[in-house]
Amino acid sequence: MTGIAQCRYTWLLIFMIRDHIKHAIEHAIAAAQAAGDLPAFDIPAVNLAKPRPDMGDYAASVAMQLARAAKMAPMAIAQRIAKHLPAHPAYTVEVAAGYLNFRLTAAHLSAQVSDILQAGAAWGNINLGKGQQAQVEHGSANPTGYATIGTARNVTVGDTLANTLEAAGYVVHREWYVNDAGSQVKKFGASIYARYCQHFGKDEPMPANGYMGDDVTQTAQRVAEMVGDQYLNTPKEQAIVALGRLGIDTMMATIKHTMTRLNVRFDNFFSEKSLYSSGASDRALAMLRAKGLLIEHDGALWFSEDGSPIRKGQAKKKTDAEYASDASDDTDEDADESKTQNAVQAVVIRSDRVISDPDERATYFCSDIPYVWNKVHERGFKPAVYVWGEDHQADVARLYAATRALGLNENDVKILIYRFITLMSGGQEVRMGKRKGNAIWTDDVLDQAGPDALRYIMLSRSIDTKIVFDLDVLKEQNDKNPVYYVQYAHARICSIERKVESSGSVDNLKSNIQNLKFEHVAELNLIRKLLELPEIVELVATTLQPHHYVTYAREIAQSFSGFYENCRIIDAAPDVAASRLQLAKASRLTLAKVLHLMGMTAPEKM
RNA sequence: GCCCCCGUAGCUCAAUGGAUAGAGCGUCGGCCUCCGAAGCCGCAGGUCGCAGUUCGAGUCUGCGCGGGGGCACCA
Repeated sequence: MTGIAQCRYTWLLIFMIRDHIKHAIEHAIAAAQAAGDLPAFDIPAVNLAKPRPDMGDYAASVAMQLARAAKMAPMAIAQRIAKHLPAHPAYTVEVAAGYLNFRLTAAHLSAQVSDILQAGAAWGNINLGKGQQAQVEHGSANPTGYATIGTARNVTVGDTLANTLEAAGYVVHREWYVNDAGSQVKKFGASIYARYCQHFGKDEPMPANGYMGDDVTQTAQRVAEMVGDQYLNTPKEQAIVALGRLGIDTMMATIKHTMTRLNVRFDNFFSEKSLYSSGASDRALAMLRAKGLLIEHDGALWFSEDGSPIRKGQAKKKTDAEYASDASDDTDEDADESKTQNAVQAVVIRSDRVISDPDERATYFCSDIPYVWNKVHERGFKPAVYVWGEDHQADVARLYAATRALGLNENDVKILIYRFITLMSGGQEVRMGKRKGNAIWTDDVLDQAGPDALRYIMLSRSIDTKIVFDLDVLKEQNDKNPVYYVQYAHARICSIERKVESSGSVDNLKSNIQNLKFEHVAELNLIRKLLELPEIVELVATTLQPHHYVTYAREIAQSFSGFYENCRIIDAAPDVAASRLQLAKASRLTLAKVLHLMGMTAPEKM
């Protein structure tokens, strides 16, 4: 069992024990059928679950699933499958309550520790992506304000997923979509202009619904310091355009700095505007027009997924009461429109009538269409992952519809919706918003808590769960945050290793990472926990739910504590100490890997 | 009116349809002459309701109840 293959692909072998068991069960069922122990039926795909620890390491419930097809009791089926399972050095099999339970042997578990050590930084990597290009587009907040903690949640999720897809064998591209087109940008420019003038003592009122926040004021000041007062004498319209552009660049520079502090990096900042200037928008719309899915109606251009006409009453903003009455009005005339049943509601792409400014006639959806084409078809990202806040919830169905309409495979597009962060303020939950002036800047939180604690909070809940952010608690929480529990375990291992290094016994302990031997239940449980890493990477890569890491990281630290409390390293007999030191190192590698996947540091001292 | 998400312990959250639903915080009680006590051990405490599907439901389906978000010229 030695040789190059094992050295280079150890991580693959470790991961394969689970799949090996699956196949062994399928073969055993077939063998049982051939021997007449089981009747004929189609063999289903076998799934393995993680049972309670006292039941073993993997459990198959296939016997219960087969009870009906085989017309036999689950227990009897399980026993007959087990009868045809050949003995294997890596595991033992027990039948209990209709389950087939597989327990990895101490010898097998012991052997995996040296495999982990040999895999090193690559430990935990899997080959799910097979080198396919994937993209995670995240962040993408409007460049009209500093990064809020909402943005922090977005990029922490996105960055962690990008790390994960990389570990899962994809070539990953990280992108921020810059909304540098549209009316908000113009409004932002006007706000910058007003603050710029005020900075130089010239009286200039803020535009209606302008950006009133300090972040815009500070950005305007920075612009003023850069370019001086030269725009005071330029015509206002020109000055607004020029200062708006400078303002966006300055704001993006601030945001990029915040991202760096958060340990988030991007490969590209993609300009929304470029979709128009390059003609990509026109080309994508032409494809839809050729399919008859673009409709002129009421002075606007609409996307209608099935080409059906725009319904009466769709073209104006409604109140809740109007929606209610609308529904009852429409029932008669819509009864025959069966093909609209499954299509998404038509959506405006461009309006000539209501929006006066020609530059602002396109809606966001107008750029979403060429953008998805650009991602999936032109750049070949499969999947193209979107990370969106829940205010974009209604856009999900539309983008999928547009993807289908363009002839792309919608399975190549993965849109994630995370829930908002609300603020605890005076005992009340409040929704945060830049316009409301109660936004919390990521930089301020980083000043107080640091990137690791912030990322940990952002990852600690499923994206489907809102996060309630309490600034007062956060301030006190510095040393109580659960992230320190995980990092502490890592630092503690480093400390042990330092101690071993400085003691005289270092040669004995470090001599050999082969033939390690473990017997104590705390040792074996720790190894079991470490061996879950590739499966966790697979879980996060397939579900795109990064919070699983937080649970797993804590479990590793917990298992290590159990080992630490029960199994002394330095005082143990030399051969025992040698094995345990290597297990501690494997634990350190695994902890560090999970922390790095989450974008956090693995400190050697705290 | 319609669509999406959520409802699990006092609080904040976990749980690929599997066996006895797990953690943290908080409460209470223990553990440093011993590799880092930012730690460990213990006690107490829970699936919103009613049906259904399934060998098996916190998980899937339907209907309620409660909360959040959205429903076309705002990004």
